Amino acid sequence: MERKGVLYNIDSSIAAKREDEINQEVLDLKRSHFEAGKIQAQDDLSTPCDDYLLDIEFAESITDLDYGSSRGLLDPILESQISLSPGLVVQESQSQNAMFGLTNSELHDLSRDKCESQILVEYNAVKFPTAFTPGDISNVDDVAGFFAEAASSEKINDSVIDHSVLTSKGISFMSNAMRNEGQDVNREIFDMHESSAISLPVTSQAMNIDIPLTQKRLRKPTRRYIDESSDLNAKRSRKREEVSTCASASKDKLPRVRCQKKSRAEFTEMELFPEESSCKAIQVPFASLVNEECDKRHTSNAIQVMKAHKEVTVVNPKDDPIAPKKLDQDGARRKHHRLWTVSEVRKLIDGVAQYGVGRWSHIKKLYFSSSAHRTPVDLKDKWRNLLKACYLQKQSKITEKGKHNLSWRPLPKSVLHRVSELANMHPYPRNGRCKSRSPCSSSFPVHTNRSNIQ
DNA sequence: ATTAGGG
DNA sequence: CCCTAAT
Repeated sequence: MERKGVLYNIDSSIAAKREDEINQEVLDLKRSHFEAGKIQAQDDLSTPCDDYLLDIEFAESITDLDYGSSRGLLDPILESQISLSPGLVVQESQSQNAMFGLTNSELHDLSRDKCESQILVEYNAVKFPTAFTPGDISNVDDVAGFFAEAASSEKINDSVIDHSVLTSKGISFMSNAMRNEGQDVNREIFDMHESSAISLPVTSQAMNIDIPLTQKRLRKPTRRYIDESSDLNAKRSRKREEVSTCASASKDKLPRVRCQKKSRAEFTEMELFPEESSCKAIQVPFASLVNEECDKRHTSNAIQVMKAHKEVTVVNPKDDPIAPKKLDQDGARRKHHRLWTVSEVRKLIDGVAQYGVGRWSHIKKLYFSSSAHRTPVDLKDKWRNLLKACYLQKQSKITEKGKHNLSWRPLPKSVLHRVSELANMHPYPRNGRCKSRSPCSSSFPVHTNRSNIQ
């Protein structure tokens, strides 16, 4: 059987995007493609990246190279070496057309904006859940340094770097079309390597990668597996996410030690220094705070573009992230303002329905595990805003002047209804009755609320 | 570490 | 969203 994969070279100027975000996007794409009839595999619409590959960004020259039927996936390390030789990049994909129906150009579109870049080398996050999740190398800038660091810290032995390849030129990712073959694959690979089926110009240029090629690498469980397997992991990964989310991370790590008036930027720098001491090439960044934002924005746009063609029949067009507003010139101060999509709101509502108001952390874990942004605090804030919106809606109803000067217009009534129902059910903790939101819940028709709440 | 609340 | 106080 033909075993191919595609190895994408990525320019060093780019970096990874958050794993979860990517997964989410891929998932969305997958769904959209399924809905559009472009793919049949409905079975696994819940898994973003298992059987296909996704690249962060396509390199200019992607050369396909068939390694023959008996070849397995290339060993990551091997790949890295291969990739070092310009123009020689790996494989084609046997997997049902990587990404299920996504054409290369689509992939390209998707990913092009996906990674504008980023900073902060978090080398202890060099994990690549089996099915390729680039985001784990959050914010890699100096790839070489990154890789070297990872290698020297023995992480590789741990197989944390699975299907990823970091080259001096960038990062490459590869599909895992034959994950099931587990170790055998690796062996094949090594065999291949030893027989020097390919001469490897190991230009370990920028990096001093000294990795025992004969070492066995274990496969890392899929992201989904990890998620399902335990809450512990979830917790840990969440922590990691937060760390890599830059801005919020710095806050967490340096709780209240800092001087009161530090600007966020200074902050981040402070935060990063420690790492710099141990990691050779860290680039930090003034831009760090914005990049992720831009990042997301572009991605959203890209996704939207991709969805565009099927949008005609789309179930709920509003589910698409509304294009965020222009970036604040003020510069990188705040997290980018990501507008809440209706689906997100629904998820939040579901969460509240299930856990009740106040269990933001739980809700986040269960319903927003795939969206790295949206911290529990965000959820809380959003809920508060929903209640407010609810209240305002009622007000506007009363005035009945048809004034749609409301900024929250896009919220469907059904959503607001559910909010009010829930608000009624789970009165906001503490001062439940004194604030402005109470009126909303109390005066709204709440007859059928039982149905929504289990 | 999480939450509630104020800004 | 951010920040902080209070758990």
